[in-house]
Order: sequence, then C-alpha cells, then structure tokens
Amino acid sequence: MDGGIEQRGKGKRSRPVRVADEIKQWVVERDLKPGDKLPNEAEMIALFAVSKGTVREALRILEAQGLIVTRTGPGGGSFVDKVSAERARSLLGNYFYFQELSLADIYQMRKALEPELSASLAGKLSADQLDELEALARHHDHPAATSEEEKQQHIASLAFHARLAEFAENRLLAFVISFMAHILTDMTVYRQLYDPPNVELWRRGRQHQLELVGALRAGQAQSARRIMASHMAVAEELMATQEAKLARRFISD
Amino acid sequence: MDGGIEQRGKGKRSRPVRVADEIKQWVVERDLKPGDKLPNEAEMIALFAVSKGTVREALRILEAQGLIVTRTGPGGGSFVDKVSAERARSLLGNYFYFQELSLADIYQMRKALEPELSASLAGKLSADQLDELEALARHHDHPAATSEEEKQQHIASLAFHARLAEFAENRLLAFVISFMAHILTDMTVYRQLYDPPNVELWRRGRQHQLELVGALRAGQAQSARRIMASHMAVAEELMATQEAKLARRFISD
DNA sequence: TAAGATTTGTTCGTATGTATC
DNA sequence: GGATACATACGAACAAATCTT
Repeated sequence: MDGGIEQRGKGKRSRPVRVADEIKQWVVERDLKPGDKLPNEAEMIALFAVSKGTVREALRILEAQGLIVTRTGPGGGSFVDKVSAERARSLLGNYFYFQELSLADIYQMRKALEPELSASLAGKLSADQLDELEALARHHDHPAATSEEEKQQHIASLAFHARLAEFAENRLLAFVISFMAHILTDMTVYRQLYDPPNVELWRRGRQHQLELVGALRAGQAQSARRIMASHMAVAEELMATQEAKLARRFISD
Repeated sequence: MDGGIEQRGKGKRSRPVRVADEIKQWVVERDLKPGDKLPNEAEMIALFAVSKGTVREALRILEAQGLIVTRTGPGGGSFVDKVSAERARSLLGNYFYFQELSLADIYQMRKALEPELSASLAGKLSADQLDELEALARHHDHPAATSEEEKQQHIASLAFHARLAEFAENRLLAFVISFMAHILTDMTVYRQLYDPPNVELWRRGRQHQLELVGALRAGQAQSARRIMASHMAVAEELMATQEAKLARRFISD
C-alpha cells in the first residue's frame, strides 16, 4: 500500500540509498514510533545482505533526514526519531539557498498568515503562555540607542512571533510562520537589517505586541486579527527600508 | 561569517557529520554554484585527513539533503546541486509524518494563501501558461460517474493548483501552496477522500477554475481573489465530508 | 574505580563497476 | 576494444563510547 508508489524514473540508485529505502519501509510496515529500536549493524548486514560500510551509509542518509538517531555502547543502536522542527527548518532552508527570496515575498506571506494565526489563538492560550508572550514584548522597554540594540530588538520581536506560532494547534501554520521568523532573524543577523534606529516604528511595534497579548487574553479574535494586520504593516515598513534580497547561504544545523 | 554560528549544544557529532559540515563550509566559502565540482574522494581524504569510508558517509549525508549529486566514471565526482522542489517537499513531508495534520488545518492555510496567490498572478501569466491552466481545468468535462473517476478529478484539480503555484514569483508562496496540493493528493490517493461523487460540487468547482483563468487573463486581481476564495469554500466543503486526520506515513522520494 | 561486555565508529587494503576517450 | 579515472562495495581489524558489575 505504499513504498511501491512514487518509484517513477529513478534510474540509478546506489546501494546505500536502496538500503535506506528498505529500512524506511521496514519501519513503516511495523508502524514503529519514535524511540523504537532498529536492528543493529550486524543484523542489518545479514538482513539486507550488504557490507557494513553500505549499511552505515544508509544509516547516515536516514540520520541526515532526521528520521533516526544512533547511539554507541550497550543498549545503543539506531532508533526511530521524529523529525524536529529545527531540522525541518534547516532542511527547507537549504531549498531556499538558491531561490531568490525578497523581503516583499516574506511579507506577502506574513500579512496573509500572521493575522490568521492571531485570530485562531484568541482565548486559547494559558495564563503562562500569555505571560511569556508579554514578557517577550516587554523585553526591550526603551527605544534603541545603538544599532546593536536595534538589532537585539528586532531579534526579540521575531522571537515573539516564533513563540506565538509554536502555540498554534495547526502545525503547518505554526511551521511556516516559525520558518519565516527564523529566516528574518538570519537576515537581521547577517545583513544589517536593523539600522538606522527608528524610535517611532519601535514605539508602534511594541504597542501592537502588547495590545495583541491583551486581545488574546480577552479572547477577542477579530481584534487580535486587526492588531496583527497593523503590526505587519509596520514591520514591513521597517524592513522595507533595507535591501531586498535574502542572503544566499546554507542554513547550518 | 558563517558556519561558526548555530553551534550551540551540539555535543557529540560523529566524524562523517563534521566532515559533511566542513564540505558545506568549503562550498559556501568559495560560493560554488550548482554544477560546480567538489574535490574527488582521494583529495577529500587528504583534505580532511579521514578515511575513504568517512568521506563517503559525509557525501551520503549531503546527498540525502539534496545538496550534491555524485557521478561515477571519468569526469565524475561530486557536484553542487540545488535542492529540488520535489526533494524539499519530501524532506518537509517527513516532519509532518508524526504531526497531527487535519483537513481543517490545511484549509485554514489554503483559504489564506490561495486567494492571495490568485490576485498576485492576475495579468502576469503568458498566453501559454493560461492555456495550460485552462486545459487542466477542462480536463474532466463531465461529472464523475464512479468513485475512480471522482478520484481522478480531485487529483486533476489539485494539479491545477500545484501548477498555478509554480507560476508564482514568490518562491515561498509557491512552495507552501504546492506542498499542500501534494499532501492533499496523497490523502486523496491513500484515503478515500473522493466519494461519494457530488455532481453539484463538481460543477461549481469546475466553473470556479474556468472563471479564475478568465480573471487572470483579464488581469482582474480582485476578481481572481474573490473567485479563488469561493473555490476554497467549495473545496473545503467537498473534503470536509471525509475523515479529518492525515494519513501518517513517510512520503517517499 | 576498574574491568569487561556490547555496540557503533574508523581505517585500510583490495576488488569491482562505470563512464569517457 | 583498451586504457584511464573515477566512484562503489566488501571484509577484516582495531578504536572509541557507554553500560553493567
């Protein structure tokens, strides 16, 4: 019912890749869960009738995709692992290394998604979660005096958005928004997307975040949506003063 | 200026993983482009002072991430490769294997993004592109009589959306919409998300796609946005009659 | 602390496969 | 076909990490 599908046109696959696929299939067939143990090296050598080197290359392939982890020693071996959000972000980041992504592209997405996220979280967050968000919003309670301070405020603001995203029950929405926050953080760090400091935009941005937490606390979905929409407009204005092209680089693990 | 960052808390990394990182760094430092050649095995053995097996495991790691391709024979070796959209989808799909994604989650995203995509494409497509879309929309010009036919119509409709997404200049928007179309296609194939056939919904869906192509051709952005929004409502209604949980499985390469 | 057991990690030598000229 | 330049694969030996006693 699966594994057989999608086998179109993939001519020459090396033995390690084939073994990696067989291991994947082995896992899916048995419906193994994260933490479940795979056969050890010696058993796989026998199971797939290949050498130790080939088995190890196959395991590295699965490890690189975040599907397994391997530990040495007694009780060690390879174990099914669920792909972490961090690794998924990193792998997807590689895709955009050679794609031309502009700030306008990212803000087109953010303007569509962040208000939706805000509305969907209204009245759904715990007091602890709301307090954490408020603390992030209050983290910088004065205008930036230096470029370095401005940079830190940008990063803190993006951390606010990333954290907010993580609270969403919709894991796809959470991932995409979090991914964008991380991209923007990288841009902030690697390019100088944080000067000149702009007191007025800082004030409006901070005010928006605090108002948003209030609306979320009060369970006012439409209000939360509206506030976030305004906030996106401000953030875009802030970023749009800077260069348009995303730094082309591999995102490290 | 990079490679040094993000090195937090990564205690025990195996030698192949470290070598893979060094190769990545080597590529970034030289700003190599897709097609550019990496050192061959013997050179890497000398360059990183590790054995052949270790080099090969490192290369498999990079290959699994879609960053390089390897060819045998004279003139062969490893070459920088740009990660394909297909591979990026596959790698990201693994992340959602253990995440609970519902149809409601996907449609929350689609309702926010697909109208935005439609609006941004109005007046931007070539006659060839518009003709291709119209052909996809007309592909099934009669109501489905059987479940199999209904399934094929669903898949064709999703292909319409995937193709539309690929025309977007915004590569992030294109990727996310295309990713969702592929997830829905998988759900259509692996679960029976296509019966019972519903003539009325089929008629409205098809009409929407044809109207959309017309609006795109006429360069009417707002009209295109409105039509797609209606179309999403219809599609959601169509899907919502089915089970809510996404099939949990590895997406094959 | 120390020794032993278990399992992965790494190296080396050799042979084979594959594509180009 | 033969020579060449690569990657691919195997097997045996040893190193390192980790758990148990």
